[in-house]
Amino acid sequence: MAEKPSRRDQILTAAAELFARHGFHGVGIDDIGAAVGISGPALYRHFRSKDAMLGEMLTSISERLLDGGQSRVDAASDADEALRELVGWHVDFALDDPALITVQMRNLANLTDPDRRRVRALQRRYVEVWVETIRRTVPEFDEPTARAAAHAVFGLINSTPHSAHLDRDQMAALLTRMALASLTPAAVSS
Amino acid sequence: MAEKPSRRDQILTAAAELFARHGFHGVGIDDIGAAVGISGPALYRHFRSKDAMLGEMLTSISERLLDGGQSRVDAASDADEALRELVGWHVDFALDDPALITVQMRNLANLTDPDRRRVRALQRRYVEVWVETIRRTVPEFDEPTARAAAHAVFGLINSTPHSAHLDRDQMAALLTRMALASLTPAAVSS
DNA sequence: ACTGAAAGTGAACGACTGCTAACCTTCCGG
DNA sequence: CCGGAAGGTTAGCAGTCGTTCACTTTCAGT
Repeated sequence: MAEKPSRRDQILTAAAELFARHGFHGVGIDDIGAAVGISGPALYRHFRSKDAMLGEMLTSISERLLDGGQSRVDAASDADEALRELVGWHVDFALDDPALITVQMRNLANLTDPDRRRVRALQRRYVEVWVETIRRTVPEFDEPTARAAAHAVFGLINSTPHSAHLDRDQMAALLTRMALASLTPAAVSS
Repeated sequence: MAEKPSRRDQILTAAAELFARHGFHGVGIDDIGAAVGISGPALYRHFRSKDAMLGEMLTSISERLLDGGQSRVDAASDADEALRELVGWHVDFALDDPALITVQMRNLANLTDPDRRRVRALQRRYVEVWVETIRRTVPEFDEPTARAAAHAVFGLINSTPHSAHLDRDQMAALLTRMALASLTPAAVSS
């Protein structure tokens, strides 16, 4: 029995798709309405404002990312497994929700100040999970280097939306192997 | 004797910075003017429209990227060297012009149709240079896989603007090593 | 059957934005 | 010296966009 998605969720996923394709300011309230079969101002029965849609969207992505990452690391029995789990988790997320990943990468600047603070805090904690895991598997990285490496791996994995020519499994395998290889100690010592 | 940049170029670099930070639609014509010390409509003495600014900007980035990449590959004596040169070239570009790289990544959708076609064609040719080079160094990649790998490496290298906490040389070394490692055949064979 | 909340509609408003118009200043070549 | 191109200014127009308003439709619970 498939949970039928609430109208709120329909709107959110439609808006995510549009924001990913045209950018936040490139999408009108009427476009979003049209995408779910209602028109324009009806959206205000479900959201306080257009900004609130983006805010809720990015907050929930960041929470899901953090929670999933954290719990996979906690469940892992050693550092190498933790890193593999983390990579797999992020790869799955990026492949299953390319629109959300794209919006999160590109539209942080369009949030209101309070929303941005909230999202930034969540993202920082997610990065921190990565940084700690990376440093346990690659001890010669200092903290700033590990942080830069984490961002680089995000960039690698999040490239998915720009190259959808492989099928899901091949893409997942490719990205996972490339991500792990880029963090291999052998590659890292000059 | 430093070439003093023409007003056009001043405007273009200021606009690039603003577009990178706030997105194309998030920047007003008055903001761009203010950034170079003139105000608003004076820009129309130098550009036909706001769209034309973005168009010229992205076209010239794409041309520089393609020309530089192509000539480095041509000058290399074997495939491995070609790949190293390509990575170094892209890393340098991303580190020296983070705003331009950001705009190119995020604002393709905001171009007019003819401009987008032009830029897309240039980008495709640049990707093709990468694909050929990758396939010469990693023969077990078929063409779609090599293309996806190229995009992934772009994502990795272009992550620079999001993590500016390392100094230039360290960052260049890190990104170069990670990029090359991610394309190592050993990492790639399952 | 009736009521009231939930959800949707079209019209309209106010703010903003890209762009044009009309006008002024600077300054260099004959 | 002086005329005209190059570059700048402010005022304003037309269009768009987010939001609100007044009004209707849908429909579950008593």
